[in-house]
Amino acid sequence: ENIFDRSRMAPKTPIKNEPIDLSKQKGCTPERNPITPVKIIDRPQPDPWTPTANLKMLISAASPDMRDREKKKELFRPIENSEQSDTPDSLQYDIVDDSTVDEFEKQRPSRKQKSLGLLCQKFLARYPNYPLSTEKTTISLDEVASILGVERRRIYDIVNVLESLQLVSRVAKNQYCWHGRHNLSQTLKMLQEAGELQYGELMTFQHKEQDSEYKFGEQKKETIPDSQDRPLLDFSEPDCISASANSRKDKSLRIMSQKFVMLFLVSKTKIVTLDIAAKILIEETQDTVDHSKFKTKVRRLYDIANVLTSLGLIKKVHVTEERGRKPAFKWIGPVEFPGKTDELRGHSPASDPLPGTQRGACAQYQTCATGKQRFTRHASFNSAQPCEANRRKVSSEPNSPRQERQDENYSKMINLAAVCRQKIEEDTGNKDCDTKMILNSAKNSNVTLPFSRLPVPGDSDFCVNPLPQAVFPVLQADVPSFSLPIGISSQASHPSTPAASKTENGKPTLVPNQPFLCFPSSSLFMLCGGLQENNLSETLPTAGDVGNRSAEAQAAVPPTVCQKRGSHKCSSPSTPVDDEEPAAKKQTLEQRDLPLSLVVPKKPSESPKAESSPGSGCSSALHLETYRLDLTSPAAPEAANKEFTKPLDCQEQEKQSQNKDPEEPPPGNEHISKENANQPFQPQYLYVQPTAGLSSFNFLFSANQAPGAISLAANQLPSLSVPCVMVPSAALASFPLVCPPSFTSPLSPVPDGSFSAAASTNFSVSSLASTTPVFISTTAVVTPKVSPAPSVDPQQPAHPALHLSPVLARSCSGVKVESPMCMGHPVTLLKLQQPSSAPLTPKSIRPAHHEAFFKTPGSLGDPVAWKKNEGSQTRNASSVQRRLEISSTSPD
DNA sequence: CACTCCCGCCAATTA
DNA sequence: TAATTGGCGGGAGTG
Repeated sequence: ENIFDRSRMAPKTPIKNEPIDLSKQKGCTPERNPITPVKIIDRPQPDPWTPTANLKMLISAASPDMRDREKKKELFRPIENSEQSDTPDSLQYDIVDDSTVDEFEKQRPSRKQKSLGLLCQKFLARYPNYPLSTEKTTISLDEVASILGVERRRIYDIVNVLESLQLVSRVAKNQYCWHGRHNLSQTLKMLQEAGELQYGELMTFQHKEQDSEYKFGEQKKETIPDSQDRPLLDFSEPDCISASANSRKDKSLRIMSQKFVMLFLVSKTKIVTLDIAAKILIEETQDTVDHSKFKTKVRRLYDIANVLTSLGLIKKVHVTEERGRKPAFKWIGPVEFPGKTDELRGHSPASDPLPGTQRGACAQYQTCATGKQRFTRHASFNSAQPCEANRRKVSSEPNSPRQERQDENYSKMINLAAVCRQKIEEDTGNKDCDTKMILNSAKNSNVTLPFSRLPVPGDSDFCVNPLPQAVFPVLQADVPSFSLPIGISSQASHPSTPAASKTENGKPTLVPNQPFLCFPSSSLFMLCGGLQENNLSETLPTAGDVGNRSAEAQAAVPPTVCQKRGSHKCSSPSTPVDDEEPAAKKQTLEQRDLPLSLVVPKKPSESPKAESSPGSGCSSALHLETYRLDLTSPAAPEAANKEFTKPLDCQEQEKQSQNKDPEEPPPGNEHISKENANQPFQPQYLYVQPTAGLSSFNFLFSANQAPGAISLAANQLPSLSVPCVMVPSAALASFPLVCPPSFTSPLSPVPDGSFSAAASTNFSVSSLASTTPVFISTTAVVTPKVSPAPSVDPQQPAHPALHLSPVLARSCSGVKVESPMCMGHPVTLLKLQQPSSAPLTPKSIRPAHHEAFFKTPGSLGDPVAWKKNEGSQTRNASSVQRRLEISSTSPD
């Protein structure tokens, strides 16, 4: 409705100051009625008022701004529509959200509505994350600005950051070429490399700064270190600009953005506080270091951070250090890249899945290092890119300043990285940080994060593997506690996987092992124990890919794909999802974007197995496992199942829409990974907080449902059929933990997998319980090998262990949940597997962490808050709406 | 009050 | 010279 109004209004709108708007308005369309209600006095009267006054007035009038924008949008729609069609689901999603949001908020156009982050989301929504290589999308600044209803200046802010990550490239004067995330991983890799080059090792080893030669004092911002670091830079651009030019270019948002990203990539903790980043950046720039300058830098960082947040690469958190709590951002994007540093460094990463492209990239890196034009490499990239390169050329000749600029940047970046690293370490005190840092977001915070280390590549991997979603804002930190123990166990089983994956092996294995995943995504949490187990290893490589997509998708369930946008749903635990991840690879990505929709193909899943029987599904846990084993095809069956609840959070995911088809087997690597992924899923439960409407009930779903169930779901996005159990929240509370006993197949001797152990897992969650009940299923997981025996009982007895369990077991068939619910609220999904046979004693396991962890959901308090951080912002509110909308939209 | 960060002036670059 | 880019920082919105 609002929209209508707006449109109406628009036509008449007097004008905003901006001519642009007017022009746009022309369009119009409001077929809507001629109502024109309000019209508002509009801003018309420019009067003597101060701008502010006008603003206020406007606002009071009725969030005119928004309307205007909306109108504009509407007007332009035609154009956009065409484009949008292409856009992947995710986009649509976003869009939807926006509208919904607006409605809610229309009241006043709060500042948030104008935020760069939101604007960026809108912007991103217009383009597919993974555009087909063939299609190259060009972006007209003017057009976008008008469509989005903002001044062009703002678009520059966005574009500059995107350009730094090569999501777009400037083709010509008002034109940018959209590349999407295809190269994101490569770009990140490069950045990471650049960062590491200098000091990477240190980081890795965590040596401290000592090594570093640099001495930037971060503290001192003022110092002028540059020469050393910069060297690269400097010379790099022998030619031109550099010297003179630097001035402006160096400060460029683009460069800052790259540096900022580098900091994250180099950081062990993956958390960078604004002040540190600002200091580092300043140094680099190193001009005067006054306070004012610092402030300015911080402002810019916020700008960048907003964009990165919209991209799902970072999220806001707070770190508590000695000094107190500081605003910071945590990297939630892909952490490892196939080649990873080592490879990168010298050699091309043969290993990496991504073929040529990467290599090219690598090479480029090197170049970069040298300081030469790194970007050139685009050429090497896929077809898609070419455009970029070309354009660039077109617009500017080869040595155009711009390019150089970039080159320089790179070199600088590298330097920076080193510096950053140091600083970070220093400031935070490296590990200190880890330990010290607490994520406020989670109140739990106390938790320290054992995990903190996680960030290490390895860690990330593991995270990733299991769930694509990991992408989310996972808070490792939060979770940490329990994971550890468990994780370990998991590993045991498969040696290969675990550690291997991680680079770090040595250290924090824990992490790696960890079976869990935590999805911060607001409400949903998923924990996976030991998922990876086997396959993981492979994944690693993929991980990078994953990363790409990561962000979004993960959450989404791959299999479920369907849901995708529908989002509401969420991922299914089951394998498929995972697949995606792995699949992550770009290729898959592509598909995702668009198609993903629902494609469902899989759902039907071929599963030979018959997943048909739903019931079986339930038991599925076991089966699942088996499936995976057996099947490889895994996807099918399970895939469907899950569902999930992912709430809005999904958005992110959505974006990604992962889509990958589970089925696809495509590239080997991926497959593998997928498979791996699959495993993990299995028995999972979703816990839904009673939020909204359901106040009192909490739901648990077993992730694994019978395929059949799934199927249903698939069809209807909106509703999920989930086998689940509903538990009154209260009830949950009472449970300390629910762990399905190991599903393990009785039959199989699973050595490792003994879930039983898992069972033991009970954590005493009790403490937490109250608020946030959490379920953990041990997954039965797994042992992959173990039993293929499918049949084992369908129901795992295990469940019984819990009160719920019985229910669960059968539940499969039964309950359907509507997605809505899921969506809206935060759901926490935990899945634990116990992988290893190792019997963990329950107790041992349960460390305090657990509590924290568990709490998390609750503790988090409001999910919403979280979300915000993430940028998901709007979701919550509109969940319902969204749902509706989606359904409507998604009729497809 | 501190944190965010919108807004848009206006300079640097480009065309 | 005009237009495009984009640095920068005042100061407002939020919590």
